[in-house]
Amino acid sequence: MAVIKKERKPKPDANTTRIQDPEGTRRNILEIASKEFALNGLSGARIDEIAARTRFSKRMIYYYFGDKEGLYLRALENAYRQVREGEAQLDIEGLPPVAALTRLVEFTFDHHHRHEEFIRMVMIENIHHGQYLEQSNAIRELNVTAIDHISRIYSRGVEEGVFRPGLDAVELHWQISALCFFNVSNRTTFSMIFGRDFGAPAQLERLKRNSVEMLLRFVAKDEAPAER
Amino acid sequence: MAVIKKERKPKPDANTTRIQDPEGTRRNILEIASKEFALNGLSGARIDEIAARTRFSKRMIYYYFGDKEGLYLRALENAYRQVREGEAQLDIEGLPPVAALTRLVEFTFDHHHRHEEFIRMVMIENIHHGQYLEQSNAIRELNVTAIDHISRIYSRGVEEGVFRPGLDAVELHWQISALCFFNVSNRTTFSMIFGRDFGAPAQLERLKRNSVEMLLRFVAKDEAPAER
DNA sequence: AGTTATGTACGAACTGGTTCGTTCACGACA
DNA sequence: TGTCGTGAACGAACCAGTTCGTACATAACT
Repeated sequence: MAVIKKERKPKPDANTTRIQDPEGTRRNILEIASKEFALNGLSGARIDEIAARTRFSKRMIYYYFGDKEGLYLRALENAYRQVREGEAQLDIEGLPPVAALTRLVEFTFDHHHRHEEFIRMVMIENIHHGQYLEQSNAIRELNVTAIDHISRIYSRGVEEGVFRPGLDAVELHWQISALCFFNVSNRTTFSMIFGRDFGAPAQLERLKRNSVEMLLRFVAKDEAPAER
Repeated sequence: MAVIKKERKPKPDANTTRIQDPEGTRRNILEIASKEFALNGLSGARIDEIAARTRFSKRMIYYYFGDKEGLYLRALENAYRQVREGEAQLDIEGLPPVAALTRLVEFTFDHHHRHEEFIRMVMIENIHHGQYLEQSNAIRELNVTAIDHISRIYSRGVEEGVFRPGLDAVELHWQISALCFFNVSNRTTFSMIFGRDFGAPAQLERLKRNSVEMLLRFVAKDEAPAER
């Protein structure tokens, strides 16, 4: 409803000595807030603490984000956007199906591992029953393309006769996600309970290789070892 | 400040038998607290809210559990204990390796599904970097036996020549856990993002079958479709 | 009687959100 | 070129509601 007629900024190019930098302010606040929310959860995070860590005052948080939940929602969207953008880095065009799937799983594994903050935000959001994800129409758009990769790889694999038909791309994505997500999300408790560092490089390599193998064997054309 | 006349509860009257039941009080409090913590997390849960839902007053919580974190710790231990006890139900003795593994995965899948509260507590605890699990020496003891099943099945499978050697029981357990845990922990966001109800019975059956197949194919003796 | 168990009222600290006023860049204009 | 009006950007202090934890009184049991 706010019709902007001011147009106070005459020259968008004039970034000579901008002392006032609303976009930068927003970014700085969001960056800090993302860390705090990922670390402490929605109710655990403290607005005063976030403010203290930014270069600005609490007033600015409310000025730009309205309230705590608004800030959290933006942090959530921010996390999804960052990760989805990172996924665009993956290039599997031209690779034969098996190599492509291998690379996809390895990439996903590493990618999740690099973005623990995102993993934590997703966990937190699940704790909240997706209450905030639901409010964000921005996030869903980002994700429709998430199964594109696996979908294309799988189709090609079936066409070429190396993958068995009848499988579902979304379910394959689900399986890859499960293996890669769990590795980050539950590493702490798993390591504690079994007295073994599941974050150690060598161990991670093993888990990654296992994940790749699981997927490859699952989609492979040859018969399953046991028919139920 | 309005001085409110103390309206003491009318005496319980002719209560012949035990009116004081410390163990029952503890149990009642712990039961309610477990639900609240699983629902709202440590910082999200409210002591007053927990007290209101019990048959007792907030005073009793502090009397029996010391403070909020003490109560949370007990709730966490309670969740682990309940689930581990449930796992003892599984009987795979005498089954051939493939059938045993099948049943183990199916059971784990269903068991996790039935104990969402436990799943949520584990998620919450991971958010806290296992800070409270660390304090509990009771929990670790419960879990050393958790890999016993998979370990025995796998050994037997290798001996009988149906499973390939060189795999690690703890890693197998890790893989089974990943698939089964994720199904509960991330169902909400996953369903939202892909616009598909991953909690629907038919869908669950598919996911369960996929999980079983993944494990069976992973341990199967036959060669992998792709050697890296 | 003395110990255990329980409820009620309350306080100190915390926390999300607001109020009010100041600073600063920028352009109009003398 | 210097001054001044204007609105966006921002900070310190404050407010009202919340929340953990406790003091005190009292009932029940041994």
